Amino acid sequence: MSRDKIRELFKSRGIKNTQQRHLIYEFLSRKKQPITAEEIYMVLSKKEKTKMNLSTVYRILDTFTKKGLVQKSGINIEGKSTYEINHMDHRHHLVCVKCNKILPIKGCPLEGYESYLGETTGFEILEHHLEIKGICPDCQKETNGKDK
Amino acid sequence: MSRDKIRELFKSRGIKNTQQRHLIYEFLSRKKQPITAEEIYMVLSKKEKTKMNLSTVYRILDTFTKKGLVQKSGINIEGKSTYEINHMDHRHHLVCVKCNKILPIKGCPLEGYESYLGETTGFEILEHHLEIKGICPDCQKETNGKDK
DNA sequence: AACGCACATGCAAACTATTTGCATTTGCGT
DNA sequence: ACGCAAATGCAAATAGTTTGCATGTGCGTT
Repeated sequence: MSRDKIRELFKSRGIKNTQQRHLIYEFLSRKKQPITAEEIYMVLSKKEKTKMNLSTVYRILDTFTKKGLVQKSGINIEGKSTYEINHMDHRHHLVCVKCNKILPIKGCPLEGYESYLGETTGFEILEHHLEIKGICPDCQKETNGKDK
Repeated sequence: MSRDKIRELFKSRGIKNTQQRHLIYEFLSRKKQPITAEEIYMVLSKKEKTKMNLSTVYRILDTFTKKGLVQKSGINIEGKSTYEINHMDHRHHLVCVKCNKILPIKGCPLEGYESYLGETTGFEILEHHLEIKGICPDCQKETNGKDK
């Protein structure tokens, strides 16, 4: 996403275009996987010349979340929350329990199910989070090699 | 679940049957909803004559989890983790975003999908967590009454 | 292009959920 | 009933996240 596109996006949502926000948004929009606030902080505070504080990262993620640009992913890595760009296309992930690798999944297995659920329970269904855990092909190989 | 059944269960898993563990297990097995460690602590340390410390609750939940008796539910309430009995029948919940009411859902919409996913990704699928959010019938009424 | 103000950030300290070390207590096999 | 390994209580430590406050920066206005 170009510099100007991000500017525009921010403006349209009433978000002041600070260096830190810009960098974080740019970084997140390139990431295919949910990521922790700390990782964002580590990468950006080192790589860029812009100053960047961990509490600012949290505050920015919070702002973005409230404005609908970002979402908490529901995947927690070692007790830390993870965040991702709010892909307008609804998305789920497959997480490797060994190496924490995260694979986005195409398509949602719950389409249709939500309306059924709404009808049977009387709830107004708003959203859902699905997290699937498994062992990725790489780690399957490793385990076999070591244990057996 | 009877006193003796719990004893047996503990024994079969190599878990010493202390008063605190017994109370927590009994309490959890009656609960239909995931619950936080703090709630367990509050209820049991007041209601029962048995001493009960919050850190003990955490330790016991951890033990139970490792032994497969309990699971972290994936639903976080105000930043706190929740736990529930490991119903051998796989189960999901519908959470009301207004009042935090939790409704267990019958049946799993992902049966079958897991094996499909395993085949297409090469992952060995282990488990999944699904959390569905919505507004319960009661809160729907309230909102309508107040706002309109 | 410079000005000024509201809003963002940096920094350090506060908070809160959870964990841990250690002395004491308790369950359970003998 | 005895004794030991394991569990608990208590208090202090951790770790993720939030917050108060002084300073700095974006951006609309002049």
